[in-house]
Amino acid sequence: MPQELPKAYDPAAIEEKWAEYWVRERLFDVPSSEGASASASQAQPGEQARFTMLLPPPNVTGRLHMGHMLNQTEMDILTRWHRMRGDRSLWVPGTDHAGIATQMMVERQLAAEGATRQELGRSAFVERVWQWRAHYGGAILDQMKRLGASVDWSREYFTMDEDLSVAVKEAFVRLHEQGLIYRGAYIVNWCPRCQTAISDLEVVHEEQQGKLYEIRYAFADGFGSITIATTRPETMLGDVAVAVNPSDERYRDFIGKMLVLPLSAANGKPNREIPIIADEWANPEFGTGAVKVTPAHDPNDFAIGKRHGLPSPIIMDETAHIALPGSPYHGLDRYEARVRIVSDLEAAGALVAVKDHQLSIGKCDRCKTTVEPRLSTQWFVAVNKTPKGGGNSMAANAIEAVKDGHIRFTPDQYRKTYEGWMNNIYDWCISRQLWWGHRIPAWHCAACKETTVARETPTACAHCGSAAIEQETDVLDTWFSSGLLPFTVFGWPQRTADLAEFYPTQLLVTGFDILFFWVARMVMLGCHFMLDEPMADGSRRQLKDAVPFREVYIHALVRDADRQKMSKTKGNVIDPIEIIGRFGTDAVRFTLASMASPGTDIAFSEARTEGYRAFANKIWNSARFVFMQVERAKEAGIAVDYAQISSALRSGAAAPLADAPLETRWILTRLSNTAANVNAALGDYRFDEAASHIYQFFWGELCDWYLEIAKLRLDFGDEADKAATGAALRTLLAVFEASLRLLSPFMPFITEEIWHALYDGAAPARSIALARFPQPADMDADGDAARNMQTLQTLIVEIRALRKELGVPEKEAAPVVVHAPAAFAAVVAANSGIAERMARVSAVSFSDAALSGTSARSTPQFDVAVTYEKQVDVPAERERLSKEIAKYEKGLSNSERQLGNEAFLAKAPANVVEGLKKQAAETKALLEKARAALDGLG
RNA sequence: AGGCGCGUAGCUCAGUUGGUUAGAGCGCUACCUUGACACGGUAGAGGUCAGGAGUUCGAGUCUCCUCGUGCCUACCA
Repeated sequence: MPQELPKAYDPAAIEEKWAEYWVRERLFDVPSSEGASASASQAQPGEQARFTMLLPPPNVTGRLHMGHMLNQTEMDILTRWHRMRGDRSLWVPGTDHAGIATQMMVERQLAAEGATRQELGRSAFVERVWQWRAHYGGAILDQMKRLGASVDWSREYFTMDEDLSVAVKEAFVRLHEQGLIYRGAYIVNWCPRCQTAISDLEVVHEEQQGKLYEIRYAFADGFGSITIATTRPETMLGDVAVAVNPSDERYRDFIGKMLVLPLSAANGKPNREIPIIADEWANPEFGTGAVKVTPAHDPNDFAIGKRHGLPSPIIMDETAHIALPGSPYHGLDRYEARVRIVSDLEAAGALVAVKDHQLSIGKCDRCKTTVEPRLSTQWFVAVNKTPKGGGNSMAANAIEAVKDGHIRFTPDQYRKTYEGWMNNIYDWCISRQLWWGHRIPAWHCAACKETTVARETPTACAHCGSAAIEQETDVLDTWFSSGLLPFTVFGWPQRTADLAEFYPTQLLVTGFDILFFWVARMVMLGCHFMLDEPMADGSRRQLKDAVPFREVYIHALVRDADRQKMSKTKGNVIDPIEIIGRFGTDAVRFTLASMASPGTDIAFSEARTEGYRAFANKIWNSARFVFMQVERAKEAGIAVDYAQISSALRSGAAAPLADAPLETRWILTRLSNTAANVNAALGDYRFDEAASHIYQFFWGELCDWYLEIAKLRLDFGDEADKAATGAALRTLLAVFEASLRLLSPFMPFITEEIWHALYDGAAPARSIALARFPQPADMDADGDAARNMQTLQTLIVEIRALRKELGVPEKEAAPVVVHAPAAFAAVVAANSGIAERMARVSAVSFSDAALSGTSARSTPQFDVAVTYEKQVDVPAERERLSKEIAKYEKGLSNSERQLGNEAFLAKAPANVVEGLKKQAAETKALLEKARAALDGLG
């Protein structure tokens, strides 16, 4: 006997229970085939499809936001769907150590205690971060459990885990050996607050209203001057030249002359002298056409400096304060220095003009501090360089992998974005001046100044043998380690069974915001390293199998209901856990799925979520109805064989489908079609379509029609036909159970609860998530029956509408007359009980003559009239008919115009012409009837 | 400065290769305490598909332009 469900659906009462159950029972773990005997692990070699996916690792510092929830809902739907289809489905979770973010978090904590990391020292600080992580680092994964994410928790990783750290070291050393990692002094984006270099991607650009300062530099010979233009006058302290375009007539004669650099006097020495040089970079159109050159603080100037062999004096320290001992500006912050320098220039009469100027400035993505381009020694990955041992550059492989279709993007437009970026990629600065992260495995020698890169901590310099070596203090960019995850999570550099089985992963689901940060880097690193790993059968790996994933699904941004980007400063952040608390996880999941149309941002709406909570409630109550029928059956002595439930989806020899009632044949057909539609939609990542098909089927067909008609069949009275009742109950249970399975990937909690209740402890699996996902072939379909049923539904709807028009009281049954072709008349006659119940009909009779008038309605398939005396509302009826006539006239004239067009008849496909002819004839008939009805009103 | 999207019912969005009278959910209106469900049922109202031009027998769908809007990329001092 199925359990009795509480009256109202209460998600809080069931969701936590199942979330814990799934984790506790380890239902979604996929054991490694490592060590398993070949015959056991490969009982059906190659037959079981695999579905492998990595969770984009959230930051350890993170809290779950709507973006995560969308991302994880989509991944979970897909994983559950694949799992239920019988695929070996592995979804690997983990967290990212998030270098800068985590370090900031712990520094803030220290600051609250009045301490700094410098006071603590490096190793104590790192220890402290580990403690922090142990305390707070699991928060986001705990929240994830609440979503029902069906990940393999036994494989949970952290990017700083020992084995992953070994892999990161290995990757670094190999790239270095291949000549693809180098160290050098270049201009990098420097964050003066974080005090570390950051990559180009970590700089966000902002348009700002600034000033363009025009400053006069006098010639050293005392005769004349040149005026330069700059947005950053404070950097003039580091000027080493002024550049003009060689083709610029105005300045051609000045090239080679020396200038006196104002304000550069220090320590009693006079102002420095700098040359005027010719360089194509100088744009005659911009400013004054003369540009000052500050190689240590501007990337373009750095390039000019290189071209002309100029020195690169650094004039600011790591915190963007002027660092020129002896200079009056020494120690000033860059902005204070600007104010002072501008006023001093003005006082000296060197400030020619200050103009408004729109400029875009780079800010640190993490802390929004204005980035300072800074010359410093950093480590880089040479992405466009051919490795020493031969082969393609990383970027070339990554471009080819996508171009050749080994990686497919959905939506496809992101392929272009990816290609555009990859084709213009620069070397990647991977060193960070942080303490939290993977420390670079390089040791600098105090004796010979050389650097030793090694897997194991060396005791002596590899170049001179000196023991005076010290490890590089920099750590690696967090994205360097996360870029390796698709293979390191499976044990690389070891050649494990997991790596052989699960690499490449099938799919990556992520947001476009980390397309370059992460997706592109995974492709580069994956292709690069995995090309060197042989296939499981020992053969050489090709690019198509070296890619980290075969498909990338990029989802949209979740915005608030007003389409605003959620942000803490705006205060419009929606907390998924709070929303879940109010509506239930299933409802929120379904909302996100139903709004997840590729390429379109999601304006998350609570109203919509309310609607899907109502849907969950509908599901819940339909279950209560079904269970109630089982209860009644039991009391009537009709047994239900739970082991045989799904067999009722197909006709057997004992019960041919042709003998089944119309609604049974119809609902099985609809279920089959819905299964086909949902499978197809999920295959195309159309979560919205899949959700909509399910919603429409469950509510609009199963609940609104099938359950209502079932009430008619489930007669447990003494006189009832027990066999027919039993059959009806079996079909009801079968269809309902299959519908739960169809819903399960979308609403795992409520379906799990009801499914177990339905089987009352005798469920055929430990979870509905391990049951089979409905396939179209699982149930018999009968197209003719479905069409007949649909016409019957139309008949019922027309009768209901007529009843309203005629003012038949809700409770009162009325007789109807039907005029229809014999075939459909027979269907109506055979199923008059359905019409009687669904449309409150007292009796159905048939007429050979067409029906029209105010109490009749016509469709192309039938006419129907309700026999009722009451006066109709003549004006209202006239209005309705007039509208209808206008619609038909418009439609008919359109059709006739087209049918009169010879070009149309000649060029349009036959089925279209035929369809239009049929439609025109039908419309004409309906128009005549409507006109007759209007005339009948008088 | 380049590149990519978007603009369809009051709101949020579908609308696959151009083909018959453009759909859904929510909201709205009227009626209904029918023994699963008022988080419900039934019936309805609501759209010149941003605007303009073009291609075509036929355009929400393809092309161009305009307007509005969002995003990404870029070293112009």
